[in-house]
Amino acid sequence: MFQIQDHSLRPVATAHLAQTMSLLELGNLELRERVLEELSTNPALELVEERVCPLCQRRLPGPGPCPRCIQSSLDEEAIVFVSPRDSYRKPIRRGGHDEMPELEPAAPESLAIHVLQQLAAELDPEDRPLAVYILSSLDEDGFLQEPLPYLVRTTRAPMEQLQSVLEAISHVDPPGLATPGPRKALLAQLDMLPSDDPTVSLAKRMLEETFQLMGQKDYAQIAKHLKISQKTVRQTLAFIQENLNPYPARAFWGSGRGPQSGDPNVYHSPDILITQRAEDAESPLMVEIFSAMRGWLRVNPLLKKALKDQAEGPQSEEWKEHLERASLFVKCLQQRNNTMRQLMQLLVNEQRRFILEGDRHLKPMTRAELAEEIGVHESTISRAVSSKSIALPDGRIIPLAKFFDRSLSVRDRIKEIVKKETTPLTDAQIASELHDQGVDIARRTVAKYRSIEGILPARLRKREKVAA
DNA sequence: CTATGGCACGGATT
DNA sequence: AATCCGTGCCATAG
Repeated sequence: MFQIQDHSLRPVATAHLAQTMSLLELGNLELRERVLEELSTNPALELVEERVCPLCQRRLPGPGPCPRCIQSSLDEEAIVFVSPRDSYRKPIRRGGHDEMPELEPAAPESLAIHVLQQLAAELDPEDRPLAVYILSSLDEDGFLQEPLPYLVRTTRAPMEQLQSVLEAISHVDPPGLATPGPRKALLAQLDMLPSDDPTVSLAKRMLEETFQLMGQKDYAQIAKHLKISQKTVRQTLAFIQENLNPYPARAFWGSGRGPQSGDPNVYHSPDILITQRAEDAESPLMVEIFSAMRGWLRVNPLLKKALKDQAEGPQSEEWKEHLERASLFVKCLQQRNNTMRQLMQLLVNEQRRFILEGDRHLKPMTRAELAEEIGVHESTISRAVSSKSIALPDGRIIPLAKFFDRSLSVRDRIKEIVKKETTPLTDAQIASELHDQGVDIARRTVAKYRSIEGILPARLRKREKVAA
């Protein structure tokens, strides 16, 4: 009699609620684990790998929505759908492998794709497979650990060709990709900045000659070696820290800041991917919400039928429980997807300019407003938004919560003002400049934002300009 | 004396 | 209820 408590039917209603909530707040990876767990303990749950169009549910040969559906939604601002794929990041093998890793076209690494798209124009068609091979051998941080001679052997490509492809890869969007380590990655990123900038060339020298010391934060030694002041050393170091990324594959997280608790060692694969079908600014955005698994979950129809056929029997009770639980789980999953879809639809329509054109165009909005519009509790939105990341068309991966950052556009304006200034402006002057632009904030607040963005105070900026 | 950063308070948001 | 954010006041560095 006591065992019945375990799976008795009574708590179903509450369980439903509890599960819906707990699924919503999960990111892709956690959800995946959760689904796998459920799948392995519940025989009534079934994973269908059949490819169907996420919009019209018709069968398809490949992933993504079918051309017809895309065609018919072309005049919409955005096509939002839950994609029956897992997000792209797969565990990456370390260590030596002699054979070429198979190029799984069915499960594309979207980082690789992102890079290839940019490379398409400038790369010789015959170099393409080489690029693919290189991209698929990168480790989590985007480094190429295999030494060059090794690559020459496995690919049987001439050294120079290899080098030119590597060179090309390291200079497209996540800059510094496919370099052997942080030092080279940083150098590659510096290559892309104006070389006549004294800070840039100084940073280069620093990396080339005193990398070791930089790791130890031995400012005195660095200063001595390069024959510059310690202050300059600090400034250059700050510049590197603010503007460059030693781990290219970890790409842009937030504004590149955040050495705090938020475990910067994990490269988050996005939970949502936004792409644009054409370069054309008018063309609709494709918003792909990754479901945790490839394929779809459903209640096993065979088991359902079996239960109907023999309503009695020793197993029927157990089956019934399994079926209940399975259908509950599927419902929760659907609800999660549904909420995410609605959320993204609103978000994308509202913040289109932010997504395409950058931080300045973020319209301030609160979770509460969104919740109102969709008709859910605001805590629901909170949960849906937290711990999720989203990949923008330009390849940046940002936390979804950034959409609700009220000060982002102002901070961006400040960056712009400082960049354009001829003579260093004090915080008060910046504040009044902002006031002219229609943004009213206190002087003190300008200072806060400035420090968040890692911009030095006016007094110290002066030195830089003089040096320039 | 001025520009900036620290601390802390109140109000909004989660 | 807890947290985050903008701001005012004040000390301090330059």
